[in-house]
Amino acid sequence: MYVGYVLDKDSPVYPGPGRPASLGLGPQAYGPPPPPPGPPQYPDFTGYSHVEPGPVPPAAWSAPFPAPKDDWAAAYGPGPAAPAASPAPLAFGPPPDFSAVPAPPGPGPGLLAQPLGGPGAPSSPGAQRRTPFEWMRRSVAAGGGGGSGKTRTKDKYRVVYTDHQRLELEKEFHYSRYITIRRKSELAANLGLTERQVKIWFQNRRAKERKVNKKKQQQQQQQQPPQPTPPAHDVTPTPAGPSLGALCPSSAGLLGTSSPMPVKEEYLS
DNA sequence: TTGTGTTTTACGACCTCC
DNA sequence: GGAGGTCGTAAAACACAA
Repeated sequence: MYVGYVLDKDSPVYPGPGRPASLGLGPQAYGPPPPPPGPPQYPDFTGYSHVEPGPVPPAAWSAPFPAPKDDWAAAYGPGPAAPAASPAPLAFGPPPDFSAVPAPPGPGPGLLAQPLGGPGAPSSPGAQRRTPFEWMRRSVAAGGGGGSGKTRTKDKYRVVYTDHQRLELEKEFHYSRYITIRRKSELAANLGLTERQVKIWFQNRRAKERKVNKKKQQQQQQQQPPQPTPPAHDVTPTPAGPSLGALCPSSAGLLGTSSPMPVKEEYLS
């Protein structure tokens, strides 16, 4: 672990709009991304823009957050795992930016255009077969899940995160594959997770990315065996690499695919 | 409905860094 | 020594074919 740079992240020496005001966090809440261990991440990722959160957020966010969801409060309530230290500005819920953007034109409504939990209204494309209101049920489970002393052989040791929790985690991940201590604490507070859960989620997410990249490399090598390719970096998709949805099918629907995502400058070589 | 494969949380072992 | 990294794995949740 590189404690040094992580701690440095908490210092306010990093100016600039590093991220959109997701989660209702002010710019001061964001440090710059840690120096990525590899070259630019997701240069072709087009679903989330941390770099240029212009006046109009990417259309991709309009779908997941067509409007402020008051029912989040009902679903999450006080949040069993949400520490009381969570400041008011960090109130859980989509940032107002998301509510101002109309759903993108298309054959269907936005992901959450329909009332969450309603019949035939999956919380995400990946949850098409999930039962209605499951996102609410799962949110409760997630809130009291991790770090509650449950073991693999005792009770229900594994919880399923809500789509919103995963979405926010994915957003953070695509901003930086390594979360800072500060952001981890904020995310945990906002999402009703423990810091340990956030940390492990990022670890698993990186592992997943490596796995996907490795699989892709193997496929490419099989398709083009004669060409000697330089040792590809584990975490470095090529500019013509897969879309985020390809790398993360389960979250592709959450993140959308229709809007471009500028690559953060420091990620560019 | 059931069996099977995949994905998602969670943990332990081991390592590196400060 | 502590925190967090990867790696491997367990087990629940999920998707889907038969």
